[in-house]
Amino acid sequence: MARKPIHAGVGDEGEANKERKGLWSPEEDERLFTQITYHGVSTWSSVAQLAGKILNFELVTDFWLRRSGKSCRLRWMNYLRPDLKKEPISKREEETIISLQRSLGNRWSAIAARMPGRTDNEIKNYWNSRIRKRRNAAGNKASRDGDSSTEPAPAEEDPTDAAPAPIPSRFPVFGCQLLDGAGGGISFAGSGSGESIQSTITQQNASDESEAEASGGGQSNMLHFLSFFDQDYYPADLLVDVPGAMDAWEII
DNA sequence: AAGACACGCAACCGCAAACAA
DNA sequence: ATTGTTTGCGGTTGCGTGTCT
Repeated sequence: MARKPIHAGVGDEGEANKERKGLWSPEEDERLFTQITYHGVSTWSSVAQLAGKILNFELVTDFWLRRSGKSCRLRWMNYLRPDLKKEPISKREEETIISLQRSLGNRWSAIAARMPGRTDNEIKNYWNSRIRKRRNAAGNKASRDGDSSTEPAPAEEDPTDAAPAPIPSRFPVFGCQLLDGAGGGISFAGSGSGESIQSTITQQNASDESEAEASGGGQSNMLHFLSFFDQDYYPADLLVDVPGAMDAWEII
């Protein structure tokens, strides 16, 4: 199987109607994240189409995310989802994986379902790269020693015990700026773990609701602007206008 | 310093199940 | 009941990076 090694850019006119493959660029991540955060998922194929660039109150459809729905789903599930744990798998989790694999077999999605914040892909990769190897090594050693047992070897030192969990280098770092129509607003920046983003938005939402109630309790006409941008790639003053952004509050 | 090698992980593919028309 | 579409899953590939020689 041949996979293109390069970042799949966005807005590449030469490849205008081709479906993109390969690594996701931060810009694509931003669009997908924003799309799903605002509008949720009806079907994954529609997510890919709707995640166009939103600019100056217009949906610029020639910047559609040219990804398959399948690819969007995979990216969201394995990487962008806010509830994902970003720290390395701990010793305790490794024991859980071993135990669940023993009872469930290679049903990685079933195993992942029992491990909040972990994805099937992550668990599968972990199993294939470390545990299976360790078991094989233990098996080989046992056979050399005349012992046919293939029980997993006890885990060696756990790197996660020693060092604080690093943020994966490839994970996009999002910033967010929220402004109201009167020019006031808040902004924050953080890693794309999503938790910080979500909690901040939720807090703002709560205060927003109370403000709305205080001013009559009806639908506020106040304009809100919300943007997620990758601080490594975009200038901090990039601002994306989101028509109907108030709807997004209902999602979170 | 540079090439070889090993490893981790993101993302692809094919297939099957679920669902809609 | 049939057909087409979408989603979800597991296996696999190959790039990027760190380590070794």
